[in-house]
Amino acid sequence: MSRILYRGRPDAASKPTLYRRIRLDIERRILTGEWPPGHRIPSEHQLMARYHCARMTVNKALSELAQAGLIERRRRAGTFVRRPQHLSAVLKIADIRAEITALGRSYGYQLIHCKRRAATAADRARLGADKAGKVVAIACRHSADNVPFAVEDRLIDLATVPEAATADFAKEPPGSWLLHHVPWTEAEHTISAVVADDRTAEALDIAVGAPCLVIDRYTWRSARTLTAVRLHYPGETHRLVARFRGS
Amino acid sequence: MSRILYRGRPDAASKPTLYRRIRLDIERRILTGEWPPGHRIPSEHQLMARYHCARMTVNKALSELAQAGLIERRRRAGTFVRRPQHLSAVLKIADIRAEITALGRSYGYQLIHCKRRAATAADRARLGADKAGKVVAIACRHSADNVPFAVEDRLIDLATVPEAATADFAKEPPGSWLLHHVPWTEAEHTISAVVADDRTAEALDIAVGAPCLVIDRYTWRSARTLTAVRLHYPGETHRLVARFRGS
DNA sequence: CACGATTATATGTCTAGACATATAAGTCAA
DNA sequence: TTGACTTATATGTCTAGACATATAATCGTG
Repeated sequence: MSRILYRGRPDAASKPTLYRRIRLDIERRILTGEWPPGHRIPSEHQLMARYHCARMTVNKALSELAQAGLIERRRRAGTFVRRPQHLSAVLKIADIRAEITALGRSYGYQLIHCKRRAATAADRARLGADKAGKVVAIACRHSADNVPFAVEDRLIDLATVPEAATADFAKEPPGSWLLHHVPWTEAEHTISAVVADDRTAEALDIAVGAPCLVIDRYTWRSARTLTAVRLHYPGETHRLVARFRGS
Repeated sequence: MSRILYRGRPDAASKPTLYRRIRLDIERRILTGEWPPGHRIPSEHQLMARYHCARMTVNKALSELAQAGLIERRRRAGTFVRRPQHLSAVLKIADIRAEITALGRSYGYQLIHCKRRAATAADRARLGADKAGKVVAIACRHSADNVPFAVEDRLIDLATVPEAATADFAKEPPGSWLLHHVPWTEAEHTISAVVADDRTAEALDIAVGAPCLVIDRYTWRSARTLTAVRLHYPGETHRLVARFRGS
């Protein structure tokens, strides 16, 4: 058998599975505009005739396309190409340490302060907590190749994350610690722009009045806030990039 | 029949399908931490015994969880809980008109200028085009309840979007027009922060030196750039919000 | 012990059926 | 014409099998 000739690039030799070929074929027609938004896709019975296969096979292809949001399926009515998503971007924001090391730069971390205290009214408002309780308040700085990269101002609710009381945030940045120790179910990012005040300017080593990108991130598990964090990035050098697939 | 009593809330009456119940059950165990990252999930055979169903049924549940990134499946080895995703956010950015009307505010649009011209060297660099060709350059302003919301500075490549030559951008904002007339396959957003220069400050009716959020968006179809747009938002009043599900 | 061959196992794909269910379209009566 | 009822149809879910395939584990050999 000559199959061994293809060692090392087996994928190039073996064609994709049938359901995958069906999926890619339909995907291609949609992306090239051959089947525009609103177009009715052949029914499962028509497709099983076209591809000479069982209904479950075309069903699997169509189910995946529906889950991916490319098509819409309605009983009795049929399957239709969805109109282009009102831009839906996938922003991949790893924790900052991972972000910096992924860029091949050396990661630096300085803890500015870390206090355990009873939640103030402002803390409760920020965490959306209704009862009194304890929190950990952290300020720290991340740097890449010894240049300030971002300053972080974080609050962790000890009622929902009691393990945070014993974590050593002098050694490990709180974002990385949380990501690896605490499961979360929901999060929210808010991105805005401000000009640097003097504390931020000093920590980031930029001029007072220079633009900063601000990311506020709230993380929940089952409707209970785990942590609230505000990150300041120097706006002229830092960029948030999101690349994504249509449509 | 008493079924009519449930009219209006039929979903509360009918329990989810079996594969969905299996999926939700496993999802719950993962999210609550009962099955932590790295935990090996029972094999399909064990699950079909537990839920008294065919293998295809548990396979459908597990396939969806794998597609959603919650679990990882390896042949012969088994199925494992993935460690929490390095945050993956879904930023929903509709076109600005849709964004404003979705907020229940009145949308206003002013075309500042719209020129059809041969691409300059700067235009070609911005579009990543290697050949000379024509472009449409547009500047316009979006407002919500008669308050400036964003200024837009856009370039459309007429070589890839020839229809843009005849569109009337005095009536319809170019973002909306493109979204509804031109299919795209890939896009990229870059978010940064700057301080307002005098032209931007005047258009947004803010002070020179005030912070602005800048979004650069490039849109492609099959590696050919369709359009490049830069949006300036007033940074103190505008926020980009992304809410998403873990993990 | 190291390394190559074999085997067992869990997932991956696929089939040819079945019944369920939502709903567009057609039918018929008030 | 309108509203209520019926019907046809496309999708939704499920079964009990089948063979394919990647690979962890085992076994055998030098």
